[in-house]
Amino acid sequence: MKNSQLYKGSLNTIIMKLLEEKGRMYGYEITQKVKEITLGELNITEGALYPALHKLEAEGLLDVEVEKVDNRMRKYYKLTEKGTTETVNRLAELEEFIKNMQNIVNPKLSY
Amino acid sequence: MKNSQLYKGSLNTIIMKLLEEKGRMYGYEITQKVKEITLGELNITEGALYPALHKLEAEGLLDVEVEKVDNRMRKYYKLTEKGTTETVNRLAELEEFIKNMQNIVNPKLSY
DNA sequence: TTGTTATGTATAAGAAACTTATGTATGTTT
DNA sequence: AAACATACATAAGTTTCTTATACATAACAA
Repeated sequence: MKNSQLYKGSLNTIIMKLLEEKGRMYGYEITQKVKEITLGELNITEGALYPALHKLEAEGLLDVEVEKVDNRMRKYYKLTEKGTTETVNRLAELEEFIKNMQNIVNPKLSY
Repeated sequence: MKNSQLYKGSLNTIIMKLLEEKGRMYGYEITQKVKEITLGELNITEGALYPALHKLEAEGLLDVEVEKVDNRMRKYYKLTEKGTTETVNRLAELEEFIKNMQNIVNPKLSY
């Protein structure tokens, strides 16, 4: 993860949301997808990504399938059942977080 | 700071934005204000808040004035000139961050 | 043909931001 | 008298990241 500190803590949610949408993805693919969506602003570093994927797997939220494509190894990740349930929760938290931050940046008159 | 990891990294921006708006605030006041704005969802812990304030002060972004009110000490913080400039940058980053996260949660058809 | 870039995964050392726990002190409410 | 609210502070530990390094294959450029 790079840039303005703000992204700290959001990596897991990003990974899980992308997997929910795409079905399955491999690590490098995730970094490229995020770069594309954020127009180059957010570059997930390998040092952040791979430990995060391993941890989510260890927690039983992701499953792995190893494949060889064009003579290169790929590890495809997908959400487990538990992971799918947890993703719903995390996305709800993310939406609340965004709302709260917007309320801080652009305060309502009632405060 | 408490809750869903997501708030990690946003504390400094929150502090600076509130100070920009209010002119000056003391630590405890900041925690109450944030609790109010987020409807109790975000509780900034003292262990996070006070070191953050001290660091922003050390970086020259905040100034302090100590006052005694009702026989209790208060340390009022306000933005320095440098802090005011920096706040503009951080708020721009925050808005970009929010946009990017929204694009991830609610993807555009073009992806 | 040699170096650079892209693809693909991995880990170790260190930094940064937090949580949790504790401490001090005063005022108010139960 | 005890609990809660106000008000500050710090130390120990955890989590999450950055930075650096490592290995391996393929494509492209000098």
